[in-house]
Amino acid sequence: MGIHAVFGALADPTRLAIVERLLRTGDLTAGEIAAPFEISKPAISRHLKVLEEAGVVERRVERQFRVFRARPEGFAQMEDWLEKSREFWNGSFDRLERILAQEERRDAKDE
Amino acid sequence: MGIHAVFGALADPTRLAIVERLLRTGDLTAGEIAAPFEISKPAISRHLKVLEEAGVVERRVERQFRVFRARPEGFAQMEDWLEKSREFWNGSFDRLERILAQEERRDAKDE
DNA sequence: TCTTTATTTAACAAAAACATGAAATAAAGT
DNA sequence: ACTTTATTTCATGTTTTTGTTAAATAAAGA
Repeated sequence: MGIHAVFGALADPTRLAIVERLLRTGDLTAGEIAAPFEISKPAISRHLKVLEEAGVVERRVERQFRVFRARPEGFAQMEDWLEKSREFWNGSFDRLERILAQEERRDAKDE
Repeated sequence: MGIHAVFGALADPTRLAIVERLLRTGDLTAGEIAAPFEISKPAISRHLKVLEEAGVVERRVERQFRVFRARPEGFAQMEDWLEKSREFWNGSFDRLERILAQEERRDAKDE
């Protein structure tokens, strides 16, 4: 689904709070998730769908409940992206390319 | 500004691509950033503003150009959030709370 | 089977996000 | 001063997101 879907899922404060609670508390039913919020249950249901589609949480049916939990794979995607990004800060990549790109631009305009 | 603003900034595919390019290439002017995209310059300008407000990039004025670069502090926020989350997967926290919460729920409904 | 409990889907309104073209701003070059 | 180059702000339209209430679905209990 792509990393930007994961970011999109966590961009909403309500969804972020849901995920943080699932991380702390483990499995929770849709009803339990909805309870602390002021917004309606259908609204929460939609948020859960967005989180599920992004791969951040997973849903299973247990009796008459839908039980949700945070999903490691969704977080792994983010970890990977962040690690790839971190390489650039740490300099464990070919820095030459960056420097050349900057010089090139500067030369073109400066002379 | 909050972590969900960072997620929101990276949720848009255009913005994500801009950030990834800035990480690879280093400093780029607004015009250079806009060039590879099909969308208009005003649109890119807005995206850059969103990224800046989220703390993911920083802008400086250099001659007649606005030069942008990725900003480590913005990424640090995400690293922190992700590390906090990772604790729950790794189990280096008091797991008792989670188990109790689940048992409690199960007892209440199961009997 | 009728009701209750749990949750989702549907229909729709309001707000936010994203795009565009035109005009404004600002520094640099002539 | 006037023009060019670089970029942003403005006014505006479209699409997406987020929320609401009402109805649909589905399993469990009486």
